[in-house]
Amino acid sequence: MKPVSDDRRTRRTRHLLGAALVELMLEKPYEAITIQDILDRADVGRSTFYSHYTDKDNLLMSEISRVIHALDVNVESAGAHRSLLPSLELFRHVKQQRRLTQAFLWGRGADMLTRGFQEQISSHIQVSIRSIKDSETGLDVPLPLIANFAASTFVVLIRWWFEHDLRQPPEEIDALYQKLVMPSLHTLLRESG
Amino acid sequence: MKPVSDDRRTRRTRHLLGAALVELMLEKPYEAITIQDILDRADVGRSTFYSHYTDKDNLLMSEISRVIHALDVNVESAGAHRSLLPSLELFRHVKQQRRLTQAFLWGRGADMLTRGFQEQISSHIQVSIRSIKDSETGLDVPLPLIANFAASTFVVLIRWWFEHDLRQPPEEIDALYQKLVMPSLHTLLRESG
Amino acid sequence: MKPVSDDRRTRRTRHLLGAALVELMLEKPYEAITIQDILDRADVGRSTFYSHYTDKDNLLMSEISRVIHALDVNVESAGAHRSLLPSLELFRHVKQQRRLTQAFLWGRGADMLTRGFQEQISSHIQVSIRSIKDSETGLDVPLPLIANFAASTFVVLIRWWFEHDLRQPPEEIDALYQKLVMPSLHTLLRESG
Amino acid sequence: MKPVSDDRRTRRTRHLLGAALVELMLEKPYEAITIQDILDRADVGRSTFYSHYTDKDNLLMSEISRVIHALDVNVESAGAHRSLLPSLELFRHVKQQRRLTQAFLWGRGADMLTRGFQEQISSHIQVSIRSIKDSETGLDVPLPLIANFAASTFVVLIRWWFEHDLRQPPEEIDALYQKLVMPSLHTLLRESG
DNA sequence: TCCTAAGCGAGACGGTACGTCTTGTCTTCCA
DNA sequence: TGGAAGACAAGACGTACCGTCTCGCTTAGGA
Repeated sequence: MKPVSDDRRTRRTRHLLGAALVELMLEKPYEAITIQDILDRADVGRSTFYSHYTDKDNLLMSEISRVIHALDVNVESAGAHRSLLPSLELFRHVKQQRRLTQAFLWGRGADMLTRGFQEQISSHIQVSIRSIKDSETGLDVPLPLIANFAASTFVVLIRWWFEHDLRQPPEEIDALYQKLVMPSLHTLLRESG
Repeated sequence: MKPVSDDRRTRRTRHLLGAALVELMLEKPYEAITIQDILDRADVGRSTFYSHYTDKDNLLMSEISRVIHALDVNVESAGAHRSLLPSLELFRHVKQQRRLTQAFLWGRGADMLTRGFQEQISSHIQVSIRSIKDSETGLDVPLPLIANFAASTFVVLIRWWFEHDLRQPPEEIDALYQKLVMPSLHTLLRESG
Repeated sequence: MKPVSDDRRTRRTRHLLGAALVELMLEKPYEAITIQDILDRADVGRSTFYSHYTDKDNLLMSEISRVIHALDVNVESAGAHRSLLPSLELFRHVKQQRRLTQAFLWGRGADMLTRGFQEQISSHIQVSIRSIKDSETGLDVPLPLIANFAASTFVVLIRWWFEHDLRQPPEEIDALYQKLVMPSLHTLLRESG
Repeated sequence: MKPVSDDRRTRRTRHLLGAALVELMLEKPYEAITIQDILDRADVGRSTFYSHYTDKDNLLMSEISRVIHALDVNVESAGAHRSLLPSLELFRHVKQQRRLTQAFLWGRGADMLTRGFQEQISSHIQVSIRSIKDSETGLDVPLPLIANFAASTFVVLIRWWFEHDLRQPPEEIDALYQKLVMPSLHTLLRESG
């Protein structure tokens, strides 16, 4: 049933399916995409799909974690250590990958993407805070909550940006983000430091 | 086709359908609810449903705006004028209506609910700001963005609260909310004042 | 799920489906016919099919019993009472309806058709015998067995006839049938009479 | 692709597959048996199966002709020359191999088995007739038809017997068979002799 | 004894039909 | 005669098989 080995064929198939889904998400809303659409695009058999993924959602999740992971690597190399969050780099990335982001931004994908972001951002903020403070136990507000706060606001910004057709440069969006999120973050961290 | 009059029967039918949907949302996730489920629960014929609403989403939206409106009335009478946002009252309301909130909190409903909140919060903040500042044009950050920021954080808090089984009292949650959102809000409004 | 009423629409749908199946059986072997084929031909929705019949087999059975019943009526009016079995009339009918018979003769249908024949022939022979003998209890060979014997041989003849492209006239085939089956039948009935 | 040589391995594989099919036919109806079932039972790879047989039907046919051939040998040694058809021996064999017969008796197998029987019976009757008459050309009814008649009735008997749980001894069944088939056979052969 | 071609297992894959499910339309019936 | 009941077309879903295929492993039989 499920492919047990992880040989070339298996990877190829998964790649084809993922690519097909993303392509299609650029053409129509996620909910409107049929599994058959994906199969046709990927030139893959129905049963093969179900031997790799349980669901359309399952495939999406899998793709999102791929994207998130790729982003993660980029962020690391972009020097995430210098600030609490390399937001500017992320906004640039978002604009650069506008079509991909567009695809993930609405419908079912938004939720999953947000979750992924939050986990990533949470871990980054943790690292950042550890390099500033000795202990994170003295925080007034639970760290996961802070991470969700930052991530959720991040997504708010991206949404708003897209609703304005990405007219503003990333720097401007990042400035807005900083203005929204930094006063609170600094207060939270200073108070407890 | 569409019932034109707004007589007793019409209102009764709409009420039955709305109530049935809400009931069902307490039992299973919104996406899992079938129109047939609603019909069975409301004891209403299929064509009747479609003569009142175009969609399941349409019915949900209709119910949400009812809820939002009711909330709005409550908030007004609770003295929303004293702060930028009567968040404590809202958290109390949320806890009191925990099952209903629970139902709306995940899946498709979350999005719509958030949107509704944002509109309401946006208008409240506008009113609040007007009572503080002379003009809202001097703002560094567009007002809708601020509203989204506040609303989105609000939802983050509610989610986090529910994930911890509403163990904390509303006051504590509101304190967290204030800590997260107020420093930034004050800065934004002071700077531009 | 299942249509409860038996109104015009219901009957119309069943008729369309039955007709489509028979048409298709004239074009390709029964096993090769897809339910989708039937739906396309009948211009009926998939779910509608399954709300009337459980199966392709179920539909076939239903059609066969229709045919059998129609035959039954014909046979009655053809004066079945004069002989043990109005075989000549049946052979004529078979030749006349050659395409229909052809369709039912091979594959899955044969079995069901044979069963149907046997039941019909069995009841006819019972009636015939009762008009000859006083009691059927004195038979050396159980009556159902005799009926199966006659019916099975009948089908053998039809098969053989079709394999020779129906070249012989019905009278000749009936003569062969009589030669095969009558000596034994007469012996069986005389012995026990 | 296809094994060219007929070495030990090849024979072993074919035997395993045949045995697995028969075993499974004792457990569930032929149509319900999956090729995967056979592979699992025989512990043989999928491609190996298809390198030996084209089909499940193909394998069945192959097995049936094995059985028929074995029967043939038995019948020869049982003294088939003394009567037109050594039916009693066959009925005994059937009862002895009840489970095997059971397996072959319904569904797809019946057809093939019947065909096999008919060929065998046909050749036996031919031999028998040659020992009685000088020429077989004077027959009123074509010989293949007679063979089909006899074989078909034979299967009718077996079926009826199994439906009555093989309660009767083979002798009794054979007596019924003789009563059904012999009067006609004798008449046919006498008339033309 | 070695070596090489064949038989083989394992199982991924494309394809196709199935029976289920839900949606939104359309027809019939009834009050 | 207008609204409720529910039959219907449409079509996606996830499941089950099928027959093809590509791998390596093993295993005999000729050098």
